[in-house]
Amino acid sequence: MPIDFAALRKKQMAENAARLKKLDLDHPIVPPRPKPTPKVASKPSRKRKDSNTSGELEARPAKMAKNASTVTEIDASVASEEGPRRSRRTSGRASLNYNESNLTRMSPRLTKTMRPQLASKKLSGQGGSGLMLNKRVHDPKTFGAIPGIEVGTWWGSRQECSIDAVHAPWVAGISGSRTKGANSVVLSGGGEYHDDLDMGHTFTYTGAGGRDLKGTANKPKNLRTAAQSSDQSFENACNAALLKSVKTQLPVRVVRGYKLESRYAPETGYRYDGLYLVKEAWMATGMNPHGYKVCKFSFQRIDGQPDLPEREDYESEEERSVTPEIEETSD
DNA sequence: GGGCCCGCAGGG
DNA sequence: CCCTGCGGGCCC
Repeated sequence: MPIDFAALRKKQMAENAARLKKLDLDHPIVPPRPKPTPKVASKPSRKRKDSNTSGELEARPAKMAKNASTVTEIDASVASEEGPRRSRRTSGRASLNYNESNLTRMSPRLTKTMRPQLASKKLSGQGGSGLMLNKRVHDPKTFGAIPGIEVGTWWGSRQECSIDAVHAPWVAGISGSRTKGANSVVLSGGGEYHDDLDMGHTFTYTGAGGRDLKGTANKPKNLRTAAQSSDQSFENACNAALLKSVKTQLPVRVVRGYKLESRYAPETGYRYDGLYLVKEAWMATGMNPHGYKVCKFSFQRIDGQPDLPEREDYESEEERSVTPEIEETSD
């Protein structure tokens, strides 16, 4: 008797939504932000470095963190035969335009047409700003903002983001250490994370591990990602780092990627969305065919940062399924 | 579209 | 040194 995978997903998403809602309730009252123009939707005709008039947000531990750092075990002994259904993705890489796009800063180091090998070479004799250099000038293990990187900064690839020290790993979604906590995460979607919710100022995130990075016949271990094949745990270094962040309440840099299914996802590339706190950590059943456990985390954005760009045209499948009323999503 | 291969940055 | 990890390019 195969478990209804859609039902499981719905259940998990309801759980995630409840977690995020709790964050909202715990959230201290903040003065409403003046919102003159809700724009930033379809036609990013120019650069988008507005609204950041005052200086960068300092890397400061939030002072309103009084939540108990709970790791709740959620028993879910469900298994399923079906895999998570892939929903159609509207984003794609269609309108990739490097000549004029919604960049806050255009980096000439990498373009989509350049090969990673070339990209890894240093551009000789480019001294100066550092932003033009193909090497890192800031420490990615910093907690909080990276100097010179504004909220909203956009990159075409994870490599560029790494060079700017916002998120060091090229592939991994979590960067940090188990002793000090997480420095940064990337929200990049993916089938295994298909129950995660993104409300913009809050979101849920699935941990790392539990994958068998086998590879192919000739080349074992040549894969960088793979389907879930075992339970995740907080022993995993990445997950441990996020768990540590729940305790430390140090800010975590958040980058959203184009593959994320969210109205807050960039249409292409990767965008720095500012600093968040990891508020909770718990275990849940993952959106994998066998119901392996995953580590889950809830994030909450620190106040006082520029508003997130929104894709108004985005139809959130997630939002619909967790909204009890509408429910006419017959397929 | 999927399969395969690749370089890389971290951490143990 | 080894292994992991929500990339990305290329080929089919």
